[in-house]
Amino acid sequence: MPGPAEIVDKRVERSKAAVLAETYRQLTETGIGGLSIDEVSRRSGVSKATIYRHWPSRSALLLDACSRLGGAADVPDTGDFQDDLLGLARGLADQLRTAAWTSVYPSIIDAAERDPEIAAMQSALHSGWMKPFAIVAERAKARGEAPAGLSAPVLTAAIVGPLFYRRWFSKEEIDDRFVTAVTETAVAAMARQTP
Amino acid sequence: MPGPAEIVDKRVERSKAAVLAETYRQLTETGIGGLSIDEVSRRSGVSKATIYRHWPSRSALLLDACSRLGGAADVPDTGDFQDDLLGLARGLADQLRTAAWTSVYPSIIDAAERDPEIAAMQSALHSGWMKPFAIVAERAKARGEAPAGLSAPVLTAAIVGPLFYRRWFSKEEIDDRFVTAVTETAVAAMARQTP
Amino acid sequence: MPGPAEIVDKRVERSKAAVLAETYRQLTETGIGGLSIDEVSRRSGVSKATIYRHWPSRSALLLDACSRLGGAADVPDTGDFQDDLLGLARGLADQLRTAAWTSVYPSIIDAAERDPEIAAMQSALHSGWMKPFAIVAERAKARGEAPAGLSAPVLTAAIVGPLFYRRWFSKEEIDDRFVTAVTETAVAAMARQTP
Amino acid sequence: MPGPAEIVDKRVERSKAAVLAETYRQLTETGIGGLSIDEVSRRSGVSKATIYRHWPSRSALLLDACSRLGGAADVPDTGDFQDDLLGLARGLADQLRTAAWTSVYPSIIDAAERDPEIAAMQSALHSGWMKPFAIVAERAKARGEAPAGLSAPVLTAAIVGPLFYRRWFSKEEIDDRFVTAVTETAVAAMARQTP
DNA sequence: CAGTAAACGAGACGGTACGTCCCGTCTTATG
DNA sequence: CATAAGACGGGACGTACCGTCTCGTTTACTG
Repeated sequence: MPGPAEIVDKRVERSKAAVLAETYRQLTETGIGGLSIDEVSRRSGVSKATIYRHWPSRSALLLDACSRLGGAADVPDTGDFQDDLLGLARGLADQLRTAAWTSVYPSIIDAAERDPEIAAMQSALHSGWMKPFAIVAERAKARGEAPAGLSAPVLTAAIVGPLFYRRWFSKEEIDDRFVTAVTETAVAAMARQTP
Repeated sequence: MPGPAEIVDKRVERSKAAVLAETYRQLTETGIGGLSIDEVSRRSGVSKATIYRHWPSRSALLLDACSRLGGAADVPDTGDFQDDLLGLARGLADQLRTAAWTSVYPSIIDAAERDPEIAAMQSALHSGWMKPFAIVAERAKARGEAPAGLSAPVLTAAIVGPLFYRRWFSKEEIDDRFVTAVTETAVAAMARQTP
Repeated sequence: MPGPAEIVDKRVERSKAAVLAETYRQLTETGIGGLSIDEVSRRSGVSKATIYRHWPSRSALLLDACSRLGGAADVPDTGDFQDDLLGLARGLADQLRTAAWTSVYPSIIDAAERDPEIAAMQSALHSGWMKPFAIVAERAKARGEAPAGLSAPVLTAAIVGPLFYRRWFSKEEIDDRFVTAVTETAVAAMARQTP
Repeated sequence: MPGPAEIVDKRVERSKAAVLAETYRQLTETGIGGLSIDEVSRRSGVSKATIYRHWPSRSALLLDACSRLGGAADVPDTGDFQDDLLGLARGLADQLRTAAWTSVYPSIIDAAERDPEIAAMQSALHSGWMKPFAIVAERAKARGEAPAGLSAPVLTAAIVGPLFYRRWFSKEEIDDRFVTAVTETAVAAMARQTP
């Protein structure tokens, strides 16, 4: 039973879609700094006036376009904690090696340093991506595989941290050996926490 | 007998210093994206022509200014591998909590995605910062405390990765408990590698 | 039984009236250059689509609104040529000192330089305003007070010209002394023409 | 002995000249309302930034360009008042028939209705053009040909008013017969003033 | 210690992007 | 079917910064 508030002009949807698509394209090519509204307008065929009609500022458009980056991964459920984590880590590693958004994300991290709105968006984005780790941890606790006191954030940091580090900071290869090592380390450490 | 190449006009040094100082100031305030040569010129009192005389482009100036970020930390030498690593991790955590350069670094990481020169600079910066980890690992190996096959990069990733992750991605507190946990985990994992 | 051409929707009349009123208001306030259809729409409550349905262009609306400027003065008939002219001159002088349309008229004169339609409208407007001079001249000729060969346009130019000149060009006061002098000069000149 | 204040960058002079020339061209073609800075920039090859560097606003450029309209006519000195006036009237009539500035002047008159700065500029322009009438009147007074009490403004209005009226309002031909009639009327009226 | 070469500040210049406003056309939903 | 509401592409507005350029004027070294 859709309310009347949901009725939107088709033209609006068309314009918005065209702008977001072109924005996304430019973002992955040049990062936030290289995004130009004039260029988006030119290449999407949508006039600047229309763009500013739908997004009050460059930042707003950025926000909107960025928040559509990277869809949610599906959460593995193998029945074994380490296997679940390995699945998540491999999935993330895959993304880090190939996905277009990985070249934009540093722009967001950078902008978040100074723009609270972008910081909020980054936080939401990050939460979405990290939720699967919390979920598999919860399941493992329920199964008694993981100690009840296990800190999901610490576990996440132990796995995601090294992967991110390789992608953006050290720029070394993220091969399966590395992914496996990182995951095993994290699991072993967890075990150590509860003798 | 100093070669003529080393003779530099005092005025040149003065100009360069003023420009770099102002660039650094602006960089930490607004990031790479907010840096304006016009503004640097205005506030440093050095004319744009002079700036472009010394640095061929905005990027070159950026490079020069950024490469002065974060001085080299001194390498701890307690005689115990884990203590050395803990010292390094604590030092890094301290920096991540307080140093001005931490708000600029994402700008560099971002720019490095698209600019090979900046990528090279980032790589050099990174190597400098990470070298202490390699050094203490080397010493530990010499002492027989660490296995000869220990991979310093993997060890580094295990410690630095989670710290960076907290500073820029999850934005959770980097308290001493976390630093300790991260370090211990890394050391334990290393031990596991060589039964 | 009125023909169908004469049946006009009441709503149409309402819209037209509201638009013309607002257009006139804006015209006298800001001149032709300052007239904005968007603003007329906003303040009259009539949508832009409706405005463009009734007038094909900005110019057409302008034309319509301007052609309602300055109603026809009544023609004096004192029985004396000079008194009639003085009456007309005084009436005109009054208008030039106080009427709102005097601040719009230069806009029309300007636009007429380049837009033939506006030129035609200006010509019609002008004819209407100048007709009284021709009428009193005609009456004077009939009474034998004025020579049959008297050129009404020349007479009109001699009286209206100086008045307009003061209002828009020299911007000097148009007091009664001036109006009287101008009229008397014109009449005297006419007398001189036919000894 | 030119002061150092008069030293102007050649580039500035070049830019200013190009902009003023193009502005003048556009002005005579389209009037004030049709003048576009973007278009001036495009056709003159001078960037908008440079234009705004030299003139703070569209109005300022307008002012500058307009104030160069119509050079000063030379003042006739035949020794006979009526002949002098006839010379001036004929010169003006010539201009009104042919000069490019006559199509711009209504724009100025219009703008002057609402913009005090343009009003001041118009006033200055007007004074310059009307001064010759005051000069020949002065000379005539000195020769005793004209009464000492003769009002130059009234005389000017009597001659210039009808000419302007024909050019912009009635749009009738300004032939020599008309010019002669207007001048003679004015002179005769003046004579009448002093019995 | 005068002469000269460089380094300099000041700022003009052509470009490009910004975000805003208005034009005249159009589409949609309401009465 | 006329209307109000308002989206749309186009294009001008005035501002800011880019990287290049031309000026005269210091300033430091060299002969």
